[in-house]
Amino acid sequence: MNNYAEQAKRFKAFCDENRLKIIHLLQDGEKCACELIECLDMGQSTLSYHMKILCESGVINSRQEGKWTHYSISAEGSADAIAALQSLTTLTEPTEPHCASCTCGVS
Amino acid sequence: MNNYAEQAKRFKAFCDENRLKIIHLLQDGEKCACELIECLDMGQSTLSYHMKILCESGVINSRQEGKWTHYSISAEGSADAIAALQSLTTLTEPTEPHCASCTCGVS
DNA sequence: AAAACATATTGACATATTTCGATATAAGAT
DNA sequence: ATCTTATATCGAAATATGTCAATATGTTTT
Repeated sequence: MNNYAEQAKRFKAFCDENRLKIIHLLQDGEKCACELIECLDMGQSTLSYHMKILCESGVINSRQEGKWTHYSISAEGSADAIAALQSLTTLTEPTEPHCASCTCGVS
Repeated sequence: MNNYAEQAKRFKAFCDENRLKIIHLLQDGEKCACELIECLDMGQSTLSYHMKILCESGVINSRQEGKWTHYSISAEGSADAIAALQSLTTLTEPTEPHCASCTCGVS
């Protein structure tokens, strides 16, 4: 997986309506899956699917405690995502073309 | 479209590998579609499809000049996206449950 | 006006994502 | 040990997304 694909994976957390709802619910603090499911209009397996994507993106942390899985917003993962977004949308001084075979970038 | 769906649309810009490449190419500054296409491994209509999604997300601006469409990173749209990400991932003091019919949030 | 060019749109198809119900796993309760 | 509870995983189905080729639209050039 190249760098773009990795970055895309990180932002997958934010491009689905249900995952945004989940993140929003977690802004109150750590919650277990059974608490989340009560606030969401989806089945248990669907929530589990979304939590997997959220955890893989690095934005959400999970913590096992007995039979419960507790989820929370990862300060580090969030900071990384924000930093990535910032660096991606900041203009750079062009010094080299992005690809060798074309005239983009520096003329 | 509810607020979550709108937010999701904004972040759609960043969750596809090719769109990340396009944004990265535009970090050098404004480019027209024909310049972008030279650096990307996709057909013209596919690029047009991605540019539409990018423009709709607010992160990319387009400017028509004769037969060319020039694309550039929108400082405002980018700042909005970063602000949205920041607010979404910041913990809040819980004062009210997120939904009336469940016990999430405040006990 | 016709030709050439740049980009957008359309329709068809391939692939990926999301969802659900069923089942598996694993921990605590009886 | 068996039952209940919490979550994960699997397989199938529904939906959404991404891609291409063809065509449409609009602009400049001849």
